[in-house]
Amino acid sequence: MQEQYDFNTIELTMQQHWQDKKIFKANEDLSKEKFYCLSMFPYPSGHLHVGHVRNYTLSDVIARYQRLKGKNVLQPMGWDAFGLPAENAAIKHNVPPAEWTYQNIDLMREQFKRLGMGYDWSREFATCDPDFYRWEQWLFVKLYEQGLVYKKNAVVNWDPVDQTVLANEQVIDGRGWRSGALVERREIPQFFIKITDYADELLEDLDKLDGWPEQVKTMQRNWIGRSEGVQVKFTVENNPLVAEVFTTRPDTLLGVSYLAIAPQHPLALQAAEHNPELKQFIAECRNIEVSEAALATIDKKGVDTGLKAIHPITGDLLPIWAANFVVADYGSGAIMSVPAHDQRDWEFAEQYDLPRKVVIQSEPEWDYSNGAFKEHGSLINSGDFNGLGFSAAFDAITNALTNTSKGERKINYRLRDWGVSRQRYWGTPIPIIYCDDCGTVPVPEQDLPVILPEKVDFTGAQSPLKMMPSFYNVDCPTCGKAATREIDTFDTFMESSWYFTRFACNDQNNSMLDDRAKYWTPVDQYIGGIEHAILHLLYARFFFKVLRDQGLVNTSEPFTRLLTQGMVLKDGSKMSKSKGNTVNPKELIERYGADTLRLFSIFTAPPEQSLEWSDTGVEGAHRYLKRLWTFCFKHQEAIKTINSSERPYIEWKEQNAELQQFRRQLYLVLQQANHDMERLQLNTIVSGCMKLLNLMNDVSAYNTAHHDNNIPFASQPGMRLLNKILVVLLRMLWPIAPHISEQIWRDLKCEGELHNIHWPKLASDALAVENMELIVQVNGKMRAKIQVANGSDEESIINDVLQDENVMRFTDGKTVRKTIYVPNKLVNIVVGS
RNA sequence: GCCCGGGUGGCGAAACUGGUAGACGCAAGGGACUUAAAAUCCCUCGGUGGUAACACCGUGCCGGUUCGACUCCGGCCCCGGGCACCA
Repeated sequence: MQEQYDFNTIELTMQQHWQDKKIFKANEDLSKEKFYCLSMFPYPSGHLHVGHVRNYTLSDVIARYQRLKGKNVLQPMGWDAFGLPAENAAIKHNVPPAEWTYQNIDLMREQFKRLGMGYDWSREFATCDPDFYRWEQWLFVKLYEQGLVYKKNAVVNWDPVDQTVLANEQVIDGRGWRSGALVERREIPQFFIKITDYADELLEDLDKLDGWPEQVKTMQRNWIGRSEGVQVKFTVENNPLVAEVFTTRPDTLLGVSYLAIAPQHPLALQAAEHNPELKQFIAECRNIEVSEAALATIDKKGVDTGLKAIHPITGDLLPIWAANFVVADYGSGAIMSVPAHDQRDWEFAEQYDLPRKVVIQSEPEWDYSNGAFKEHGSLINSGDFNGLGFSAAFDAITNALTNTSKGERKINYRLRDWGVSRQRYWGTPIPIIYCDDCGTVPVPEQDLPVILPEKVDFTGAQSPLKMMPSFYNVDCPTCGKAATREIDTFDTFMESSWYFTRFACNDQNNSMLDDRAKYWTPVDQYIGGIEHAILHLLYARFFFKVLRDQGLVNTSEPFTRLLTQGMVLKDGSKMSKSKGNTVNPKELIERYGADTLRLFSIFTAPPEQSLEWSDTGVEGAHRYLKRLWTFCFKHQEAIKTINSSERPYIEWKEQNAELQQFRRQLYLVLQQANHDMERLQLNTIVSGCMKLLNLMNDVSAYNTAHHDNNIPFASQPGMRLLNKILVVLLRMLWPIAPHISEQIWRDLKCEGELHNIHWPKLASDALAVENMELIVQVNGKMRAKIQVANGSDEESIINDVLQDENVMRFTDGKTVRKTIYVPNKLVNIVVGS
């Protein structure tokens, strides 16, 4: 064994060794339980940053742990390679997006290898490989043929100066990020996939996801937003058009005092023809950016259209207002307003002095000058419906509407269909051809993939595909006439919605997936940022059900367990290139080694919390590894002495108490580590490893102190214990710091190779105790600790406690009113004066 | 604005199902070794009072439930994530 902890040599040697022995190559082996461990694949943005180190170390720790538990582990790596940053980099560095992307992939791959990640690299792919995205195109065509895809107009952010569509991220305070021009809403035709067809299943199956954080399931439930209500039809005075609204509160129907419609609603557009003020207002509303956050925070404004809706029950005439906060393409683009019982309606009514009609009884009398009364209650001012409670009123009013064909029960979802068209270059081409005669024609299977040209001049003004007749000029696959290709590409969420299934069979050229996907899916442990809690995870769940319905996988949920890891922060804010507070792992690896970095990122915070970067913390982690190395070096002869052939049998019960106590400490740490591994609280496993090194120091000091100073470790049991602690420690540490632990294992000639050894087993006899310590409280405050023999009964324990000196100081002169005994834990004496 | 989280020493954190608040580590202070420094090792380390034993206070703020609350409930403040074209 070397005296110096030469991490660089150790790590490179060990990585080479693993690679030579192909220990991370995953094979379909039906004799073993499989474990598919996956971190959300990275966007190849350039160098690795420490945020990546953390994310991918987490999954590597879990994968290696499962390996020690005897599972057949698959941990692959790939690249989420399409996206906006490549286009931006292309403009900035004047290099085609493909070239930039592949360079980054090469860089990041090397860095992952240097970190010792246990990936099966034979399964690697990038989503910009035609061999990958051709199957996405294939699936899209299948869905198109099955009626799960349709085209409709949808709004985008339009930059009128750059003449381009902007992502929400590219709109800053309502202006285009490059041109500074006020962004306009513009409607363009786009493809949609009917995720709403699966809304109920996506909602119901959340209940089966026991391995998901409650928080994520709640967010998804709210996002899907199932609600039961009534679709109500309001006819309009002297007008053939109608306004349809959805409400979950039909019981307040008699309290409706006006309707609010989207500025783009047909009624508003029609009324605007003769109303300059309204026309002006509709024009102004074009400058609201598309994002919902922007819409929700604008100043609420409206203009009276002059039109009157007819109340479906009373026949009253109600004003119709165009309002900037009503969304045109959500629901029917109109809402019924009940200012007395809905807060947003209340505010709008106050602002424009619109009438308010109270129809729900409040007790005590509600003060409507402060806001709306939102509770359920019995109806008043509602004619025949007076006195009915919420449910009865809901049913009665709904029936009245249904009987007159003015309304019907409806289940509504907040979830909208998934718009997948992007007016971008760097993405999967949408496999659609437009023919004057045949219309919209999907590209036939034998013509797939539609390959994205990679050698392009990229200026950023618009998609290079627009200027490439060689790309878009094609013959119609149906009639053979000249036709044109779709030049939009797919939303990059498409690739990330199914990539994890392709890792099972990335070499399959004849189909999207094969039976190996059925073997490996679902992913047993999925790991990724909480920022993906809704969109990515919902789309992936949806796609997995679609794949199931195509017969390509045979389960319904893609991710059995989910770990949402926190961000890496520095100086309290998220690390990012724009903030200039990134830390490059390359220098840290050179200075401290991969094991140190891995140990630090696991130890410093629990996986789900954000991790505050600390340079001194990294040094602390490094110091621990050095201490471990030095300890082993110093005591190598002693530890090695006890090898398999000459292990004497040791009856621990006959050893002295101190040694038994040390042994108990070892197994208490292991017991805790087992629990922590199951709940993935990995930081406390490192604490456990640290405790074990401290324990080895204690045992070593004990041995030296209790035996001839000239012959350290003269005690056989002491040496055995030391050896035992070390082999437990190395196995606990291997998933986290695999290089150093496996090197020590090797140097000390422990049995076999560490990567093939099983996770340590508990010795339950070590945990049994004759006496236990009880906490003694008086009135809930800790006042003493007492030792009682195992199996003592409550009465005798209480008697002992009441005679305890410390306890008597607090009970003296007072009456014992109650005693509480929690077996094996504590006694609480409740006293009063 | 809406939905979901988080807030514990100087710092990162621990406390498993309501039962010893601060494990493990970082920083700091003191000491040993050294000509010296670095490295390493040892000791102290929530606050206030006390020589000490010990006492009181203390988990963002206010209130509640309970024998007992970091943990459960109600209200508030601050910070973070998401809001459908960043990934």
